[in-house]
Amino acid sequence: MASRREVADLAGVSEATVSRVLNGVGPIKEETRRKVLEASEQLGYVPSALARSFARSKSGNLGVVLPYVPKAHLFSAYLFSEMLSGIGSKARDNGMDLLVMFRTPDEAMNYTDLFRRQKVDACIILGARHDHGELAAMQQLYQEGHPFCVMNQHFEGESFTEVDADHVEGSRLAIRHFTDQGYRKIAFVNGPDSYSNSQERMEGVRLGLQEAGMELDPGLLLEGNYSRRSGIEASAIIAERLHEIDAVFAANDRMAIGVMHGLRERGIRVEDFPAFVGYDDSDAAEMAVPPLSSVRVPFFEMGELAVSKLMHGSVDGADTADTTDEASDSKVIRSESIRALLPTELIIRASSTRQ
Amino acid sequence: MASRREVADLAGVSEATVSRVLNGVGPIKEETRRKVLEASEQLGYVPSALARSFARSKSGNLGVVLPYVPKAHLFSAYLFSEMLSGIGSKARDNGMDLLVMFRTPDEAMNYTDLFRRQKVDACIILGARHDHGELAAMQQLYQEGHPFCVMNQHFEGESFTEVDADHVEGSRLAIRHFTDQGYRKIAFVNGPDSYSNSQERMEGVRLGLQEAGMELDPGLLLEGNYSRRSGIEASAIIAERLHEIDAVFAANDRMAIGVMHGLRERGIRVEDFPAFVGYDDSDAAEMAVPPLSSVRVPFFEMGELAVSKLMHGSVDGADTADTTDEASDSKVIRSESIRALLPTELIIRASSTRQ
DNA sequence: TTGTAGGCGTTATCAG
DNA sequence: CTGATAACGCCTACAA
Repeated sequence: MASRREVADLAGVSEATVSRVLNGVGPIKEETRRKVLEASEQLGYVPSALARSFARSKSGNLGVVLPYVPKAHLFSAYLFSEMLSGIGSKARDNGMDLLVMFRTPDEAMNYTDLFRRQKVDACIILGARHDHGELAAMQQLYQEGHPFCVMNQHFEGESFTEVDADHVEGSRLAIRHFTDQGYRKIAFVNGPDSYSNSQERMEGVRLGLQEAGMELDPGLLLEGNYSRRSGIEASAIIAERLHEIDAVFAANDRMAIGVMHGLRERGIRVEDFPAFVGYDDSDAAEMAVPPLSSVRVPFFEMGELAVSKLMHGSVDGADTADTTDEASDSKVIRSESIRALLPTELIIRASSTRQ
Repeated sequence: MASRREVADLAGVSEATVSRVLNGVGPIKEETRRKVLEASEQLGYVPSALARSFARSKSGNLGVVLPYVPKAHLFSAYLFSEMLSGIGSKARDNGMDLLVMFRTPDEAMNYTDLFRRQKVDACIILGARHDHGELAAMQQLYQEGHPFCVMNQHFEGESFTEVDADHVEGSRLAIRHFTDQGYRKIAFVNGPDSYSNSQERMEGVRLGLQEAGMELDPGLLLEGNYSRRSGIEASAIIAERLHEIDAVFAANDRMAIGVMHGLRERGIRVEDFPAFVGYDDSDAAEMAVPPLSSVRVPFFEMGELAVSKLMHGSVDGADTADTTDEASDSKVIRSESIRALLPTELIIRASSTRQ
């Protein structure tokens, strides 16, 4: 592994010039530039990102906090792999690397240390929920002025940078889809209240019903925890009151599928199923039987957008020249504000239409 | 943010001593130790991981290469999220951080530069396949002596460190499960040959059939690409020859579910389905209708094992004291060799048993 | 047991 | 336009 010294010698210039050429800073005579590039190429010189980071005191890493999932399957891996892909794609455009870590189940996460130890320059937090420790950690981040972005969760009263999807609208669309078809008795299987997403879905459901001149029947409001199992549990009640239920809206696909499973296990035939709409439009939705209508959430784009918001003005400058930020404004409802909401969309499949 | 200088001053010692205490190296008088810890605590000093890395010329990062997946859905996100979780869990135990990057679809990956630029100290490669560029990149890694581990893919004739599951056995079990029930006409929907996993499954199928005194009917061997869609395509042929097919073994769950979907679309009723066994035991398997029997692969454990193999002897020494390596030997078939195979297991559900 | 000092490979400032 | 030359914050012999 050639050193910068050797490159400098071979090119007949100083080490500083080698640096300048390789970093593309400062004015440089074209010939010098060529000589350096040649020498560098010939010797196979590769600058140390470590030393560079140290000198600039910038790690070049974008931290990504993922929920603790192994073997739990509370959430669809689909969701996070999509968001992670979007983040990775955009991060690469900005010359940043992804440092991913899993939230520890018990011990509280200390996000600020990530910055203080200089492991990351910015960070994106996925799968957060509104509990005390999490909130405190973020408030500290905010106070110390570290750039971070929360995805898929809203903290009321805080000024955190957030990227989310319009779940109120998504849920409203789902309900409207039901009421437009004349369904009146609609059950709603929501997730825990500690996720703002759940609250927003609830709000959307209210809106949708209200538009049809209806109100939410408290008896048809069930709470699961986004797991398939909780959907199965909810199915007990739904099966029991099957005659008075037209349709079921679940806050995610896993629960919707869980409910369907539960009904099947109770010997209820597909023909007698209520109409179903799930949420997330994960791959499980199209694999379901019958194929599950679902509210599509642009997870990938949300990931991209989160990175964009963090990178605003603090790009690496390395290989970021041709970065066109198309995605960050066109489809965005509110992007300039601290909280960006991307649109959701109802995907209609067989589960919600009388065949 | 307090500097080490301040800590040293407050504790009345030299900076070197502060370092020693915080790193737990060298003999240190208990009182000094206490004083330093107190001062450090009081000032809220946090050492820079960046500077430390630089000084040691070790990044402390474990690179993880993931396949390019966004929106493709060729593979189950389940699989990678499990492996990633396992890797993350073990990496944390060893005080290493995860640097994840996505393989670029077009341009060839240059793995060695990752090391040369000192972004990672070791790396794990997921979703590799046997193509020229990939192989060449790994050979270079190997020649330069960089520690890396390939997961879920075998490169014949190379001495790469590999972690995989016993797919020959897994497939044999699936076939035996069929033949034990008296099924004779078995269709096999395999994946592309460029994945060693596909070849191993094929071998297992051959073995299983042979043990039952049978041979593979070339007409019942179909090739998909691990996507649900390819399963749907395969279903055309299976539907056509339904009367002469008892059972279907698919190389992954997605294809199995795809085949089932295809049959349904053609109006074939579940009662008339052949028996099904899938592979991976992803969450899709238990969500399928009917619930899909599947070969379970210990992805999480494979991730853990991969890290263990890389860490052998080169641990960080920081918070790695209580690391007990239980997982790395007990259930392992061959661990000391460069290629480790973890056992697979057949999970039987309704899809493969006559109700 | 502890202090001193050199070094790690870049970046960036300041002359020239 | 280019060459010296301080930082950067920590680790680690080597001395004491």
